[in-house]
Amino acid sequence: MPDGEDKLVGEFPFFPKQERAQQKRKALIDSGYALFNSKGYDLTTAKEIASHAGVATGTFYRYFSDKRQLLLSLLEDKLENFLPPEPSWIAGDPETVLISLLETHYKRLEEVGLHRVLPELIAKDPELADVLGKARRKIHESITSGLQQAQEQGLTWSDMDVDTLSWAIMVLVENGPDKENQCGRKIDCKEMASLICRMVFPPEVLKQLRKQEIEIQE
Amino acid sequence: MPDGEDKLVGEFPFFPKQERAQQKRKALIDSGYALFNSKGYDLTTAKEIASHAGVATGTFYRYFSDKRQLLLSLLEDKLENFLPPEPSWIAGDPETVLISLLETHYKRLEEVGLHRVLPELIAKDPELADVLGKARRKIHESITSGLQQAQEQGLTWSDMDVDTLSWAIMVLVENGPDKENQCGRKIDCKEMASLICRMVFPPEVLKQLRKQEIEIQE
Amino acid sequence: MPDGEDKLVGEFPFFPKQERAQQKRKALIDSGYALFNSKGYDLTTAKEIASHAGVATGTFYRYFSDKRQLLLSLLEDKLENFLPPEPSWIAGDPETVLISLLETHYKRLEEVGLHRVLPELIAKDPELADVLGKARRKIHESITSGLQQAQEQGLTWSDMDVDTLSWAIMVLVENGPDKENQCGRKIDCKEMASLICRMVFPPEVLKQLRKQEIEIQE
Amino acid sequence: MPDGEDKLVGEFPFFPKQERAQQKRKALIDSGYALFNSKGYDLTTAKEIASHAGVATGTFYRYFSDKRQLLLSLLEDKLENFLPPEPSWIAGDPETVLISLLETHYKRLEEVGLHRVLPELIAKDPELADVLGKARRKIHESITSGLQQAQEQGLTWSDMDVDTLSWAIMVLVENGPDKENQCGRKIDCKEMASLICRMVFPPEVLKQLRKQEIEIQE
DNA sequence: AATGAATGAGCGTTCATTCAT
DNA sequence: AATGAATGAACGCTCATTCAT
Repeated sequence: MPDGEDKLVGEFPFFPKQERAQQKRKALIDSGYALFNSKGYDLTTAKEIASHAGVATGTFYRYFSDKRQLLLSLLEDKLENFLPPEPSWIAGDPETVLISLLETHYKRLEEVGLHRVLPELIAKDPELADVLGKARRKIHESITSGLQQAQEQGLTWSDMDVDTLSWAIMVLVENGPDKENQCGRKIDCKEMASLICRMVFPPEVLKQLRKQEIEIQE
Repeated sequence: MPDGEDKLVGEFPFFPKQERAQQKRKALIDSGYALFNSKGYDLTTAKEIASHAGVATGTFYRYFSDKRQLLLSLLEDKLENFLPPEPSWIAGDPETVLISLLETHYKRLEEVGLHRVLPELIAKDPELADVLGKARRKIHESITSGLQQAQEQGLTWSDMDVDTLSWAIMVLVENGPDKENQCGRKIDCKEMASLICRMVFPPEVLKQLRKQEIEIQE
Repeated sequence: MPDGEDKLVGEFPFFPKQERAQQKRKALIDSGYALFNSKGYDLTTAKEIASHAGVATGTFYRYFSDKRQLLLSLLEDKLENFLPPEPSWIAGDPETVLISLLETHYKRLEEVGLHRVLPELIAKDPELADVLGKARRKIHESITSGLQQAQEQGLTWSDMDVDTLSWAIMVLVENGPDKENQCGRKIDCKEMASLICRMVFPPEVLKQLRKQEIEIQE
Repeated sequence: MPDGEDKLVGEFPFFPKQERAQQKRKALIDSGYALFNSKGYDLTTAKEIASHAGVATGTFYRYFSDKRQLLLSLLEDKLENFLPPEPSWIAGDPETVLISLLETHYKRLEEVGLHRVLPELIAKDPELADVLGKARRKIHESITSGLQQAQEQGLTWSDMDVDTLSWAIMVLVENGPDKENQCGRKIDCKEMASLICRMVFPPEVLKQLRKQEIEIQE
């Protein structure tokens, strides 16, 4: 039987094998994501993930070499979401900019969710730790370069250490409002933004930048 | 007959029961500590700990009800070491004070070592997470009250939010130089102290405090 | 292409999944049965049962939640076989009736075999003891009511205590010829029947009933 | 140092080594007995028995080669108590004699208590089963010979099978009032005695024997 | 003789992974 | 390509027994 006839029969609705496979892969990733988040990595079994995805146990291993690999796939495309976005410091009132940046970031983090299992994993998967470390280093660099620009324009504290500062910003953002076991009070994005601004800009610069902002709006 | 000879005959090797038991317990704790640190909590089995300590599996269970209990014993007297010390803000140059405080803290942390497995544990042992959470909340409170005092004396930024600030200080200290997966550069205690001071004190106050310090020294 | 050829090619060896699973389950049950009988319940481990059945340890747990459950499956449909049948006292010569009843019962018991482990189990599984106890109570009741009928028809000893008697019959039957550790001689069904009859009927009634039997046959 | 001096010092209160050892042995046996009865043989550990007896674990193994041996010692001197006493059939009213015999027996059984763990043990200790079997056979013989004597004196049913009968008596007594999982009603010694008498003696003989009894009393 | 800490084989059970269908 | 039954190593833990003191 020629190919053509086959196609004519089955074409519409039509899923090429690749696509169907991609769908299954997607289902597995989604299930892994859901289960890792709700029960933790260790307590989730490959069998569970498969059955939650509506496929057989063995199928899991057609798409992923093992449980760990699924996790890595999971992180792959969501990795950047775990990390704070690169702020742009000089376009308008930095505080306002930061606030919206932070709010967006935390909303995404909450959506991604996976951040709750990461500590468990990093502790026992050095490779994963490495992957994450690299990503963080990239973010760190981008924050650093942003700060450097601002510093070159004379906007920041003159004696500021760019590296330390960008590390501090990163750490603060990463340990922001969502982290569990926090110290009672929920951290507020507005206060956080204000704090970060104080670390970067002297008060008079901040006032200046804020005024510009208003002028631009007008 | 001199003491020395006596010792040579009957005393050495001589360990009263209790002491021998304590030695074994110690060996197990040490092995647990070493293995938890090197392989992570999960990947360490009770059998391994026992054999690393040079005792049989069953012996492990004479001293500890299970792996978790050994861990708790491990943490028990070291818990406060994981947490940053309470800074005193107004006695002299805050930056100098902070630097020595931080250095001491990180030295202790490095000694304790266990901090590397904590994230993994917190993730899967809610009780432990709770214990740690409480301790952190206490530290948070003490930082807050210190800041409040300083604020009442007009030493700090007037528009500073004490809660947010003490949270930030805590987070920064906890994620300090030692944390793995850091962003390339090692964080320096001096820079960190300087950053924290900037978050708390306006530059002129800081200068003032520093001067007082010098005067006192003279 | 005729069916026959098709069969020869694809069907043998062919076992639908279900059937294969059932076979394995069967093999496990059989192995459990054999090992329980030969070594006793306690001394038989799940691992042994599995390897005796030619499957891996884990396979055992696919089919049974644990050793006890396998046992219960073993008993499930055989329970009634452990217990004596309800005799019918007035249809013909009671002795003949009893003999065949007893013989059937003991043959079945021997087939079931499991009765040899029951005492051990009852001793340590209160739930099972309860199940068995209930079944015995039912049998006891049915024997009692049969005796009562006979008594009402004036066939039995007039001063007979129905309860005690039915208990005695039950106990005798249960501890019949097959029981281990017996006192040397094997108990004979004929003699047993004769003894039970003597406990129930006065000699003259027995003679009468026997005569009727003959008349009916004629 | 001569023996004499030793004695003078230690003599009163004086326990020769043997006696002290015997005391410990006794304590262990008692503890084993108590614990076996309350928790069952399997669930009782050697350590428990030792500590219940107030001695060290190791001491247990000085007196008994293992747990099983303690059990056997336990049975040794109590064995005959598990088994029904040999009735004497011709001295007076057999029913009265039997009743008191049975009552004594069951009281003793209750005291011995151990009968509750026996089934568990017999199932998995063939040697023990053998020991018990032998004892039972002895009792069986003695009952048989008693019945034989009575039969020779023409006191019993003439067509009675002595073997079967003595087996029946034994079984009934052994499964008497105390057995667990019984059929609701408690069995009464009086009724039991009456039943046994009916199995042995024709009514008129029984009446006769009872009359003699009265005459003897007068 | 007595101690009780130490032993380690072995239990029941789980689950990542394989493989016959 | 998909299935899911089967695998078996490894886990945490117990306890009868040994042995150094």
